[in-house]
Parts: sequence; structure tokens; C-alpha cells
Amino acid sequence: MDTRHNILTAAAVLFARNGYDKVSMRDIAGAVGIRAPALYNHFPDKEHLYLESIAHVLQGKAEALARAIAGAAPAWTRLERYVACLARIFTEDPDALRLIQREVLNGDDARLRTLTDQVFQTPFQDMLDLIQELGPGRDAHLLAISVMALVLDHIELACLRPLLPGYRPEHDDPEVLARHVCTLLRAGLVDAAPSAPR
Amino acid sequence: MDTRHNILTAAAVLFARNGYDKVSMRDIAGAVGIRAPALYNHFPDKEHLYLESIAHVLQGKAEALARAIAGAAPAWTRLERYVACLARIFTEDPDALRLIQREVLNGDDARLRTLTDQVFQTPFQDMLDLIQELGPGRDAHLLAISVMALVLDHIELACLRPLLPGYRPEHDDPEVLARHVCTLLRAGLVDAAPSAPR
DNA sequence: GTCTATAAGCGGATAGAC
DNA sequence: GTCTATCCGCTTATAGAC
Repeated sequence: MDTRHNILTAAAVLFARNGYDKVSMRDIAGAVGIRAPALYNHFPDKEHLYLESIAHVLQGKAEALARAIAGAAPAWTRLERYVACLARIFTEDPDALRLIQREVLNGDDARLRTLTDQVFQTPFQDMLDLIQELGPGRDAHLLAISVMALVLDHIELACLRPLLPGYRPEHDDPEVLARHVCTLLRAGLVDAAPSAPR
Repeated sequence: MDTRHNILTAAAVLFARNGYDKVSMRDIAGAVGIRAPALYNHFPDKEHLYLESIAHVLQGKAEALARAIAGAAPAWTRLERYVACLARIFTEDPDALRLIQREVLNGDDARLRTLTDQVFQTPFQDMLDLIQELGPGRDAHLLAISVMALVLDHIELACLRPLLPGYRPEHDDPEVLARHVCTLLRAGLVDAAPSAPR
């Protein structure tokens, strides 16, 4: 089969869960059923393998978000779709989110710029436009970051939340999360009824 | 002077910025002006040095939050103080936040449980109680996580935000961030006027 | 393309002098 | 308590047979 593809998917999982330094070329080779030197037939070194495995995982995620926000529906509807899509994508593939977290934490300026240009730019701009349509007087940048934070932090903290008081298993359901975020965005902390009003 | 204290503060900075594996005992020793074997007079091994440096940095942070939320003031006022305190603490000491991020990403279950019991438990419970007072019908756990996410994600993304459209330098000011978060919590994305109403 | 063998270097940690 | 010297394992990466 396609060895290169197998390497990239196996490496992405290992890097996401253990971090760059805790994953050796031997580990990656072992996960694919080959020996370490064979990896160098497909990638020039570990760094390139790592960067390509990230790109491989993030492939298509941005496009899915673009589809969710597109169309002629009312702005609130498009926001709800965007939030739901974001929650679904990264709940189903938490390794992808971990890879992004590690890059944000460790990436030098050049790598962060590349990642921004190739992945974050378009979805963020879409969200920015949408927010400007919904709340013209507000700071769209702060709000767009806030929307991302509300959705992604819940998922990032999946390991920690069960240890904190008030946790219930349904909090890990992306639909529950999306509804919660939209309710909060609509009316804030207090004013909304338990079930989101239209 | 107190060599042990110097080691812990220097190590914390290195670990926060580069991660556990990218910091060698030689690096830490060099930052303090000694040689690597001397470190073993103060700590049994690298793992213990790492864990103690985290504890050393997080010391006092939880107490500051407890003070901010305490008192007989109205619930909204205490929430505002809490949010402002959270934003100030981690804007002034971004390395502390990075250490927490790394622990959440890499920590096994046992270490996350220890960290929760010793640091997160009390501030989170305080926030939970406050939210139950403010919005009795809502899911307090989801909301408390959301408040943390809104404040901390802005600070965690300090490296990324300048690369995204709409960024302005004032977004890095903890007071601006705290006002933004409180406005959002009060009335959601749309209903609030640009300057937060009382 | 994959293998075995191996180079070259860095990592944590210890021994023992001072 | 700190030093120098050193051990030993593991890492990335290459050479060369098949």
C-alpha cells in the first residue's frame, strides 16, 4: 500500500499525544511495521516528517469550516453552523487539536506564520466578517478569538474537566457544547433561559 | 544566596519556554552559574526538579484569585474582580500559563489530579458558586470553564493573535481583555453597547 | 525500498577529589 | 556543595548489502 501515507498518519498520532521529542524515528517506524532507516527513503529528516504530518492532518479541516459558514442563511444561523462544525471537527479528531496546541506553544515565529497563512487565516476572516455583521459596534477581533476559545478550550480540557466539580459526561458531546456556546453568545451568562431561545 | 531558589526560578523559565525535553540539566545549571552535577545536591533527579519548579511558580497564584473573589460585594462585582485578577496574573507571568498548558497537554492522569487538587480546585469551585448565584438555571460547570477559556485563551494566543486580521496592541492589555470578557458575559455578542453598561 | 551495521553526539546520572 | 571525569543508553542519520 502507500507507505508514505501510513507513515504520516501514524506519526501524527504519536506526535500529537507525546510531543516531538518524546517520539523517536524508531517509534514511528515501529508503528508502521518497518525499520527506522527506511523512513529516510520518504522524508529527508525528522523535522520534515513532523511538518508534513501536521499538514496531512489539518488538510481539509479549514475547507469544512468554510463550507459551514458559507451560503445565504441569516448570520446567526451561519454562526451556529460554524460553531457546531468547529466543535464536531475537533471532538472527533482531538489529535489534530493537540498538534495545533503544540505548535502554538513551541512554534517559532516563522512556523506560526506559515500555519496561519495556510490554515487559520481564512476561517478566522470568515468569522470576523460574520461578527461584524452581527455586532457592528463591537471589537470583531476580540470576539472572534473568544468564539474560538469557547469551543476549543472545552475540547482541549477534556482530560481536566472530569476532575473538576460539576462535570457531567454530556459536556463532552459536541452538540451540547455548541448549544452552550451559542446560548452564551446570544445573551450572555444570565439572561438566557436554560433552553436557547430563538 | 539561596541556590535552590535560584535553580527553581531559572528552571521554570526554561521549562516553560522550551518544554521538558528541550531543557537539559546542563542548560539549567548554566543559567544559575554552576555545573550540572551540583543540581543533584538539591534535587534527586530531573523529574523532581521539574515538578518542584512548577509548584514554585504556581505558589500564591491561587491565593490571589481567592482574595479577588472574596468579600460581601455583589456577585457581578466579584466576578469582574475575578476576571480582572485572572487576566492580570497570567499577562504578567505568561511562563506560568505555559507551564500549565504543557502539563495539561502532557500530564498523565495522576499528575493532572495532583495539579487539580493543589491549584485548580479552589478557584474553580469559587467561580462555580458565583455563577450559580448569577444564573441559577444554567449549567455552572460549562459556564465556569467558559469564563476561564475566554480569559486564558486570549493570553495563550499572544503569539498568534498579532498574525490574525483585526489585531491591535491594546488587545494585550489585561484590563482591555477583562472588560471585553465581562461585557460578553453580561449580554452576549450583540446586545451590549461598545462601552460596557452597568 | 528495506534491511543490518555503525557512526557521532547528546542526554541523565554517578564517583570521588577538594 | 561544587567541581572534573566518566559511564552508558538512546538519538538522529548514513553506508552499503540485498
